[in-house]
Amino acid sequence: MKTTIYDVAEKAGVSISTVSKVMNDQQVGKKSKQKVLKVMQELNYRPSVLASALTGKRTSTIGLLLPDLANPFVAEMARRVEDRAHEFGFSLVICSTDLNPEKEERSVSLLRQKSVDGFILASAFNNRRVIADLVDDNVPVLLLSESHPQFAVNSINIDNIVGGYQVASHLVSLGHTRIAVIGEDATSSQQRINGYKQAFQESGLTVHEDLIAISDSSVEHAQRLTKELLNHPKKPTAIIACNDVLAIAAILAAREIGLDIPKDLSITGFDNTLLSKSCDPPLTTVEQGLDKMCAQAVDLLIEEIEGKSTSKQRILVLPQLVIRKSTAFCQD
Amino acid sequence: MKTTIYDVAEKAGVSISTVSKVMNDQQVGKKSKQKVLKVMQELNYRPSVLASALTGKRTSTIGLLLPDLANPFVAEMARRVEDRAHEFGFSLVICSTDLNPEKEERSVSLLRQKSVDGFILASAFNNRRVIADLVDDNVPVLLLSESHPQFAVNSINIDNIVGGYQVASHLVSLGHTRIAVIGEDATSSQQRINGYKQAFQESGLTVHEDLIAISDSSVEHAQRLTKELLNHPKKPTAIIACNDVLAIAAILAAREIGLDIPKDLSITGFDNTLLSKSCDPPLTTVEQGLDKMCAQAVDLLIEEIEGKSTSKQRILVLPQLVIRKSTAFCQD
DNA sequence: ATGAAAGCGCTAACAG
DNA sequence: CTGTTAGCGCTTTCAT
Repeated sequence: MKTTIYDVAEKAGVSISTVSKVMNDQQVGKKSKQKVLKVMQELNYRPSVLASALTGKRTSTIGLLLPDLANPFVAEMARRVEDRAHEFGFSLVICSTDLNPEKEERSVSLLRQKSVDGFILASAFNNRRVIADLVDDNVPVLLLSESHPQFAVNSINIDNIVGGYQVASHLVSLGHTRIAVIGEDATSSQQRINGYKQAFQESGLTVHEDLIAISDSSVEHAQRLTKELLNHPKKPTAIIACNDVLAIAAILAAREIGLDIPKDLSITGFDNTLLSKSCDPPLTTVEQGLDKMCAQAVDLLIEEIEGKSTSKQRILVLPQLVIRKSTAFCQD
Repeated sequence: MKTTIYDVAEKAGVSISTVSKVMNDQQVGKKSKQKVLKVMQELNYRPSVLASALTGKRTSTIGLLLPDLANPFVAEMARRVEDRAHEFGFSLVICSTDLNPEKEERSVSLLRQKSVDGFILASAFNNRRVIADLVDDNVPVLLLSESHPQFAVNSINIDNIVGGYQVASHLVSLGHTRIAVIGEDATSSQQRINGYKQAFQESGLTVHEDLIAISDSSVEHAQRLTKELLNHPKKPTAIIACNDVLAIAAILAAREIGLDIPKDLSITGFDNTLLSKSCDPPLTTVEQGLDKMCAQAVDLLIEEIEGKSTSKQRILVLPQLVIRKSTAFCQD
């Protein structure tokens, strides 16, 4: 049998409430405290989080929902969130949603049954009704690298518009005018695309909507889309990918067609993952201050969970262009 | 207030035990059942997993311990484990341990307090005492891509020795005789190294222990070690990295020294991650049937959790060499 | 087929 | 400072 608070109490010759009090750092006589502590050691006692949570305490567990844990960028985020959460004694239940609204709903519902203390919706979360329910029910929620301005929830984000603007401007300054975009069905991609459009307009260039493609998250689909884009009558000389994984898919596709990068085609990524450094050629991409973002996210959420802060914040972090070898002057 | 079993019972005009019975698919009169089901809908009732677990039922949660979620290969595993677990209605609490025995212990201890139903120790887990405790206390444990033969636990693994043997043989067949190895402090690396030694012995080559380096998991350290290896008097013409991340670190380091890969130096990876396809040059590496491994792992663990199977298995999966562009004939 | 009641391990008044 | 007791929400005998 697992050892319970009763076992400890009995062996220490005190009542269970005394034991409970030493666990919760409440006023207890020195002698009793020593004794209890000692017995807890001896019995290798581990208080049940279940039982204590049932009485209204926290489970010290956060639900982390993200599109796909297998995506290296997402995994990097998860790891950083995890580290910070651990510092506060919280653990993470992680669910990949594949951007699928039903999965999103199921996961949240399941985690609520398991009484997680709060949620971090990271990178992209589509099902707004689910967010609305969470907000209605006063469940702490934080949006990380995702934004839904209609909800009054804590959120922390890079300025994707600026990021999209930065890559587009960079390409334009290299002489490119026919620039395709490949993104995902997510707010962040949408915003990056908006930044791109802004840059185009400022430079007096026309945006061609049919040079903008939206991929599901599979590498295969992205490659197919890339090939289609490259076969477009207004053959683009550059492709902006809305994340590094897409960029790499684009590189592979372009190479299959026999294109040299960056000579024949410039490609940019987004996120500055490990991938972008090690691929061939190394990617021009956009760096976000992931580390701080994730740490802040956890801090904010835990503050809300512990009721230490009642006001919500929306934090915007500015991104930074990292120029590597995948972009070059337009040869056209 | 959250709606409880009492609310449902009251509104349905039955007792809580009847409600409980319909939730657990026990014998209940048709009429009552219909009524209860309807009320549950109306009230949007979600039974508390905490409460039910407190009475001895499962939490339907698995603890997944791994060295580093930010490692793409590990993340890929996690994702596959997650998918399979979800199929059974289980969720995953994920903890990165950084191969640090104290973290390993803390994480396991924390998760036990949270009453996870079982553990998957994936990729590498060093603290044997922790495993021993788990086994002693009859907590379901499964070793995935890691082995500790001294424990009678379910495990599923690729045959690392064969994998190491395969890359080494490949390099030997290309004429290399001075082959360095860079691994991590993990069983899998150790076994891969053993395979390498075996291949050497069979070819009548001598193994030089000082050409074998063990890196902590940081990219920086791996790079430093690579440079040291390359400065060795018996300058190696090939490097076997025990995983793709290490291989990429080695590539970067070699390139800094001005070496061309694979002309001056052949490098092999291990795991066949996305990284290995997209890096420059694409890596010769070893593929494991990750998908099936992870699914089987979950199946096995859940069987044990549900007490459906009492016997333990040790499954070995055979790896497969994938030859790409990072290896070439020895020029020496 | 249904309900009353005990109990899972812990917390939180409330008394003493 | 310490112990008694009543729950938290659910499962499970055991009666009815």
